[in-house]
Amino acid sequence: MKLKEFAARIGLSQTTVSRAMSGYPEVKPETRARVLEAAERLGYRPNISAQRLATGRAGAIGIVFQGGGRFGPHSSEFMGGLSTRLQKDGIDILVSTVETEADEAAAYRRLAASKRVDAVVVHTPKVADARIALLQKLGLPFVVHGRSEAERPFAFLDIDNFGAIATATEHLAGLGHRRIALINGDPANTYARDRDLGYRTALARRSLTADPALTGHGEFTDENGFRLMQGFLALPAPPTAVIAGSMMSALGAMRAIRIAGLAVGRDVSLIAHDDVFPYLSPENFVPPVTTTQSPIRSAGERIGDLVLRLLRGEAPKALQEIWPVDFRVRGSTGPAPG
Amino acid sequence: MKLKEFAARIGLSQTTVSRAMSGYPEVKPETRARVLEAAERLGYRPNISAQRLATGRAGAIGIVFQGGGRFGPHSSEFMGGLSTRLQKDGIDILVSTVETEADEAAAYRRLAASKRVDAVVVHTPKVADARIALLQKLGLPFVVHGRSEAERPFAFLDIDNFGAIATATEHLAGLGHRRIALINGDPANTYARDRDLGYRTALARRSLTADPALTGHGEFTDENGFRLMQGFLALPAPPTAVIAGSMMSALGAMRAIRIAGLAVGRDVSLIAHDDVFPYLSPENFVPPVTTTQSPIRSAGERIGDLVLRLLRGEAPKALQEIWPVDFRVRGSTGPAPG
DNA sequence: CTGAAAGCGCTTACAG
DNA sequence: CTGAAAGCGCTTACAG
Repeated sequence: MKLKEFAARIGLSQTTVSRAMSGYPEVKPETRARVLEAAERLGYRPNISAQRLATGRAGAIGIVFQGGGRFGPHSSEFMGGLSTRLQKDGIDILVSTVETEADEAAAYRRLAASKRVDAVVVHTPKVADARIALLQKLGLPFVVHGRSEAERPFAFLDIDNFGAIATATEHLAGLGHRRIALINGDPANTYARDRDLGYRTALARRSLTADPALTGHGEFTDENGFRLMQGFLALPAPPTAVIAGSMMSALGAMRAIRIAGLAVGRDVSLIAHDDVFPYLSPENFVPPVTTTQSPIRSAGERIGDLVLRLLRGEAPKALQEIWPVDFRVRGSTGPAPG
Repeated sequence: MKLKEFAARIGLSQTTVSRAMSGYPEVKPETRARVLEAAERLGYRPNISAQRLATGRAGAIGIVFQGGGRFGPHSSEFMGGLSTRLQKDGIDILVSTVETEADEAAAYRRLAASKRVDAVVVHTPKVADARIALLQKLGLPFVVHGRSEAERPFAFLDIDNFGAIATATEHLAGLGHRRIALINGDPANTYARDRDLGYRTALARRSLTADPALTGHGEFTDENGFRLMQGFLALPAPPTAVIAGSMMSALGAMRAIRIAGLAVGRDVSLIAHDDVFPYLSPENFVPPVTTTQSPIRSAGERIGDLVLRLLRGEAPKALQEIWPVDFRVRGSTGPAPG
């Protein structure tokens, strides 16, 4: 059913019906109630495409994933939160996948030119990220999940990666560990750079030197965790503690430790950063894993908020948040061995 | 830039420009080339909302996830495949999350009434699934990932869950195992019912009786795998083999086996169904895990194909596929002990 | 508080 | 092969 027919059916003009349904203030309360009741009863729903054309708003935001690789467990949790939040305001999420960085830039140009979305969410930013300048140039509003360095201020939400890893490192140093390994992500990404800085800063505070052989980089997969940890343990002076970038890499690292005939929490202490996956909980590991943790789902929800506020006209500068990270000590960490 | 301005700029009518850009056959090749070149050069892109209103097509398909729980690693991989495929045809994916079954039904009604999507993808169907009848009633085209029982034929893609678990069970029985446990999903879901049937059928073929105490149900999380396996091992007559429904539950099950002081592949054989997660590979486990495997990402891509064909008018009946499942023997399975 | 009518930016049946 | 014009189903400035 269309507006014209619906309006005729209930004896009102299209104008009044439209205003009543969109929640405009100038409609008499009884009229609005009558319209809403009738819409429900007769099953009238405005055509989204027509609404969008008339208002110039897309009613959707975009998010681009590069390669299949990036659409992993972190993305799912994040999307769950983002989607839950935006749903409440009737905003759709439009998911695109691309292969390369150039494809991603092209995707933003396309989204902007075709007015397909009102804003985009950018994730996994690099320290110097071309996407930010591009979006600012295109005039396509955006919120970044993570931080980056840019000329002009932009909206973002990030967790305190520096603080999280600094805390973990200091905790291990406090337990007497002097050789602490770090399984980190691609150092071009801001989060990995921040974690590295937190690690080095904490070591320095404790007068420990950072051995480059004790830092490994790569995607947070089980396999990388395993390989990197095996490498660390094969060193002439292996570490007595390791900080894993995610629960996935922790899984692999724990396996490597066990295969080497060592016990987690006794011979080698382990701390993992946990984004809080409902299907993989650090408490259920044996031993339970000490973590720095920050639910990525909540970050998704909050970024939904930030997007909505951005679209309502708030200045990007006012939409910047950094979340502290929880630290939970469990059985996987203990005093440095003899 | 709008069509009117763009058309004027290159000295053609809006009609011709529109036809040239949409690939209609009646435009002279040189004209089309000229239009496309100019669009590229001047940065003209048709406004999506206007196109949609004029054609009556949404240019998007919908997918609904119930609760955060269902948006796990399987969903991510599936979405990666689906999105990659639909992207090629310029079809957007609209993701919604809802809490309850009733909310999901409401979401479909909303999507249908507002013409927000041209079709939807339904996943994790139950044996008797109300969503199918609802979508057929609403006239909203859909493709199901999985199978279900319904009056009228519908488009679907499923893997051979029956065959996969029957093969795994027979393999274990062939190795002399007589007490084989199964970690399965919610039995209301078709895939879990099919796996259960495959398990029972294989046991019967080998003249083994199915002990209800050896079947467990629940979400495929690490934790559930752990708890269920611990329960099995605490039985008066514990199993010597287990089939885990996913790599996540296999993780937990393996831990429970180890904690009990038993060795995977020697004291207890383990087979996992693997949906092929890039960050968690069965070959990297210790011992490497024997699997029935079927990439859920490929299923996502293929379902994208089916959706496009459905929208082109092919009959749902012609769009039904069941994929065989690979079986890979690795170190986690061995002869039944003593 | 309500309505008649223009306009959003495309597509496409019809005419040539 | 190309074009003038109606129409897609809404919103909203303007008038009352």
